Amino acid sequence: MLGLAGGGVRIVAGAAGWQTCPVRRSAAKRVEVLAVAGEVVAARGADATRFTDVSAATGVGVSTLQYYFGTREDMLIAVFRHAAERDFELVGERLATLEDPWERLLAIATHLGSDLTWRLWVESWRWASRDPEVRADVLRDYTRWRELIAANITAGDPVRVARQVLALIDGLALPVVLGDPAVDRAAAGDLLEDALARLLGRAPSL
Amino acid sequence: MLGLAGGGVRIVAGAAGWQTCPVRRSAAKRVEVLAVAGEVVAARGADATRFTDVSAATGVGVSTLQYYFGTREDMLIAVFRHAAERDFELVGERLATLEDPWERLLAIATHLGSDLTWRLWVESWRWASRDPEVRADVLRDYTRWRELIAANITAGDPVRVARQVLALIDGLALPVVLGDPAVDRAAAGDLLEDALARLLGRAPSL
Amino acid sequence: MLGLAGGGVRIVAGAAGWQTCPVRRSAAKRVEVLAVAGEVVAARGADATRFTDVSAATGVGVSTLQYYFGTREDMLIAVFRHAAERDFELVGERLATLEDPWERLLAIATHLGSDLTWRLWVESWRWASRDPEVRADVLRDYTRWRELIAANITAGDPVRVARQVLALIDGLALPVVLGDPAVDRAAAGDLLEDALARLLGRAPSL
Amino acid sequence: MLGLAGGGVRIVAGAAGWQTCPVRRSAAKRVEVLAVAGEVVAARGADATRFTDVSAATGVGVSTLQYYFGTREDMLIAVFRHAAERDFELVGERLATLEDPWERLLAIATHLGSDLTWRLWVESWRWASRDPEVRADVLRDYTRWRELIAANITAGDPVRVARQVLALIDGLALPVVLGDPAVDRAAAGDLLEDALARLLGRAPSL
DNA sequence: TATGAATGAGAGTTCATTCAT
DNA sequence: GATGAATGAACTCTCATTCAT
Repeated sequence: MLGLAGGGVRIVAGAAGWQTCPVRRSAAKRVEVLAVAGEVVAARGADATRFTDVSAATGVGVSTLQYYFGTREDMLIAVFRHAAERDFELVGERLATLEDPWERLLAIATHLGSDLTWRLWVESWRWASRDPEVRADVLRDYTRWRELIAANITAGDPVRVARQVLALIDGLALPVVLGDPAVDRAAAGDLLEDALARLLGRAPSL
Repeated sequence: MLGLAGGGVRIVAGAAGWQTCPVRRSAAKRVEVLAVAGEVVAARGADATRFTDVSAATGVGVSTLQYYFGTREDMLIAVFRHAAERDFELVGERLATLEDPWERLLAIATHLGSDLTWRLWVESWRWASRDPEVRADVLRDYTRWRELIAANITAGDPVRVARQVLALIDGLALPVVLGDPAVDRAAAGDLLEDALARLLGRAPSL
Repeated sequence: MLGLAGGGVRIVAGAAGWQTCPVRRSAAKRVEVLAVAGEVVAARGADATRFTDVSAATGVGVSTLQYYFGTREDMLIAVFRHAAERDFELVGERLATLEDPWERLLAIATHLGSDLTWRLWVESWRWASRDPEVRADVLRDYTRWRELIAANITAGDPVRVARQVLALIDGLALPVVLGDPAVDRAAAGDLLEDALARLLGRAPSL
Repeated sequence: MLGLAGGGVRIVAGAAGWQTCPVRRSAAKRVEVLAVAGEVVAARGADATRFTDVSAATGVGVSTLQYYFGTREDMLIAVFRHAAERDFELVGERLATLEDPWERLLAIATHLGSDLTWRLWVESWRWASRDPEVRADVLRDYTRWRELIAANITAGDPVRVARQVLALIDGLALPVVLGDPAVDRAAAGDLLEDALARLLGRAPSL
């Protein structure tokens, strides 16, 4: 089931019993497809993402997508996983260049609240509501983000504040991504900064 | 509300442009259906909600659902609207019995973060991302909730804090509804209360 | 599962749970389709019979066939059942006009060994090998034919001879239907008559 | 046999006309595969036998099967031929150890009516109905079995009785293989013995 | 000689929708 | 006002086959 894990073969349930289905045979191409598919899923929503859509966006035929991923749902799960891993990687690279805790927190918030990431996160979350396997992934990732945030909190109770901060990031991203004129990206940044200062017990202007 | 009120004909967006479609045939039955359909949408997700699902859950035939609502998308939009109105009504009734601002805020948070309401809210939000009509509804509702919250904030900048509080409510509901053991409903309440106290500049224990 | 049984609704397992599926709503049309579908199954074999084939042969659209029968396999089973019932009816009508036991036996043999009936019988038999429900049908029908034959055997041990006779009918039909020049329909009739006489202990020429 | 013997190239009917296809690459492996494939065909039916089924049952990859046999239909025909030849070989070996005509006839009947042989025979017969090449094979084999039986008939008209006996064997195998409680293998043996005695004009108990 | 990667054709099935009543 | 019959469109999936190695 770990479509992203090491090579070899994967056993999937087919209509007429069990058959072997190769995995990671052309990893490069597969990853390319996953990246583009992530954009499609973010744009259309997971439920509405057809093989045809991904095929059109990637230039890879429908049959080949099925050869790569198995069923449509397997493809979507692979997209979620790939995106989640990619997010951690990208944020990790970014954090490696920053020293200041506030800047680090802001970098995390900016990434999580970006349109693509946030939309995929919501899709993952919905899928997780109906699929235990995905739910485990999502909860694990959620924990990882909280830990990453807590590691950058220098005052108060880092664990508690990290939960509040992650909730704020999530909750502020919602109107931003929806294009609410009352809470645009800049306003969300201000609101987050202000709230953070208060949660940490500092002066509002940090 | 719009879909439920007034007699005569309603103009709805159909697959092939605009068509007239009768309203208030048997408003009572229709509202019953909307309530049950809301549960179906919350459980399965809007994209995955078929006429047959709602038919099975309500005992009303598919053709009758179409007679009531028009297309499937029209039905979903009606469900969103009905649920949104219902939420305002229910919270309004609850608030009429409460005096203390914190209790009032908690009542709002409790309702918004309840499983059914939150799931439907996420579905509305996703639909709004792709449908301008629904987006207008959602943004208007979001504004109404912020105003309701601001009206119960007694210190600091009510408007700003209301935005932060609504974001917190939304962001905390996410792990709660997903069943994250790290942030269950009780923990979310504590985190919200604590954050609120700090955002209002009071002592943490309020 | 009894597609041929009385009206009402039938519960069939769908991909996303259980749904109701109407049965026997336009019995006349449905029976017409079953008759033609039987010819298609006899000609192409059950496994190779597609909805498309039956659609082309009947002029009824694929969707309508599925509306009538459910899945392809349900359709095939309905075809088997319909053909089996039809065979009993037709032979019953024929026997009502005959007095002489040998003529009656010959009428039975002629019907069972006819191209259409025999081919469908083989298809039923193969299907029965893999589907317990069909197996029950086939075994029951086999019993009924043996009883019908035994009722027309006037000497010796009717039950034992009936089994031998039915085996002979089946075994002789095989080369006949395949077009074996060594055993054509006339030769099969002679061989059957001769064998019957000996099995009954009479003179070969009866 | 044809497909297994001789080196060089074999001309087989492909989808797009005639193509050359190498033979006797690794005859041993190929024969192993044919034996296992025969079991698969007997179990699933020829139409339902996929390359993947044979691949799973043999451990030989799909591409290799195609390399061995060409198209799927070529593989099935090879299976039929191999099984037919194997049956003659096995019965020949068995008959070499028997003297008594009745025992020899019983040995033939037992082999033809065995589950595997009989199922493959039915599959061959069905295929022969639609493929002239296979029909020729089947009719030739049928003739060979009749001759073998006739050679062991010591009274009456051997040719005529052989046809009746082969029909009886075929017809009795049908309920036996299907698991009809009314005609199990032992009962079929008794019925065959009894019928044979009468057809040969001897006393029933031979 | 043998095999994995990739792909096109075709099938079953679901489902919204139209029409007649 | 309400509903069952019928159907076309779209989608997923299976599978044989081709190609390159």
